[in-house]
Amino acid sequence: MLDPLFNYISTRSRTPLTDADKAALQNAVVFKRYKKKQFLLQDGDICKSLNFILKGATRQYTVDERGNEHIMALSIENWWVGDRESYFREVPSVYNIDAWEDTEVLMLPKVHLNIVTAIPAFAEMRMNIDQNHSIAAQKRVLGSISQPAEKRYEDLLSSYPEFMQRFPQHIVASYLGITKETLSRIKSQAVKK
Amino acid sequence: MLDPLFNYISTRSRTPLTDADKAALQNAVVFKRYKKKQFLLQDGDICKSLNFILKGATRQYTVDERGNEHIMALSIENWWVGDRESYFREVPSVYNIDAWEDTEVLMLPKVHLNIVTAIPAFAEMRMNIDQNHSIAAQKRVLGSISQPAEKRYEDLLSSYPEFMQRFPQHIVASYLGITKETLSRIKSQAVKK
DNA sequence: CGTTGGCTTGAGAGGGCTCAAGGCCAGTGG
DNA sequence: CCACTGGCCTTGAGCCCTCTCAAGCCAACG
Repeated sequence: MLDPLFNYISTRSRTPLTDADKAALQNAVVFKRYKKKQFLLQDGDICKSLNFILKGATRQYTVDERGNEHIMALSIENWWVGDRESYFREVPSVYNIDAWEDTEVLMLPKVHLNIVTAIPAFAEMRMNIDQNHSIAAQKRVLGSISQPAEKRYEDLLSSYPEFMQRFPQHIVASYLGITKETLSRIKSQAVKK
Repeated sequence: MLDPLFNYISTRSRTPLTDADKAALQNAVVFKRYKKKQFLLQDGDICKSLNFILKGATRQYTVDERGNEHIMALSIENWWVGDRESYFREVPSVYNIDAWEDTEVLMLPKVHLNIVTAIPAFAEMRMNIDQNHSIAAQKRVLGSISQPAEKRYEDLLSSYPEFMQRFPQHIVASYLGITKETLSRIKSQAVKK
């Protein structure tokens, strides 16, 4: 059950996981299932866990005054999902996270965080993904201030082609910060070329 | 000389700095001056140091095919500046960093990184700012996909009012992802209200 | 006192948005 | 088995925000 997590950690840290580490992880995480459309987190709540996706797909988004959803993140297998700001600073989240497909996760409750941060390989992994996160976010910022919608779409296509398979177009459009109509037109123009 | 750095670390970690820690930092960092417009990093180079700004202001930006600058980050006193991706992964940077004012920094060369990561308070600070970085980047992404230019400008004004004092308008405009003309019009409309 | 850098203003163009309608499945219930 | 529905994608028309290009103003500075 935890093997995908063990693998994930191993590939992201030079320190190997000992059997004791694995046992500690076993005790720290909780297996959990979500049906499609079920919420992992609702805005206003404090995010009490980080979730490692074993199977399925989730979206993280805000809803503005006019009811429009703005997709902050899309996540699939072998991703950690949760609102890091809310989790670490214990402030109410501005995000909703829900399952887009039936999803299975390993939940790491904050109350168990100290168990796992004591594991060197886990700490190393965490530093790693923190870094990747902020680098990825920077790239997205750079794209949004310097590139037109079409280029951003192409970049997403080459970075995360799975997204186009697993999520409908209007979700991807929102992730890119454009409307579904615009994305549709971009795609039809791209085909002509 | 290093006092601002010591203070910075102290306010961002629960572990206090010992005298030995301070001595270690003393050995790890190098004081350096940059004149206005001088480069701390040029794109294509590998970023070999992180720089703690004691005095002055810097910009981090890319230049596109048409010669337009796109400002990724603006930094002033008590900020760490450098391209984290290039620094940690040792890949050529896509950014330029230059001094917008005459600037003094404490340079932390990568070859000395292991000295300081051994300092608990420093490691804690680093985790902290990594987190802040990725949270801030996320907010900027959210703004760019969900808010019009005017709102983003107002947010910047309330978050970092110093920026408007220290950097000319066309730099701030680029940071916001709009042209200087648009920012000028936004401001003049805001005054009318 | 000319030059340079920064800010503003205007006119026209364009990319993306909104609103609206229509088409295409896949699932569901009669 | 078929009609209906809901989710998704497309297309069109008009509009608005922002960009581009261009001109002019002002303050700082050598």
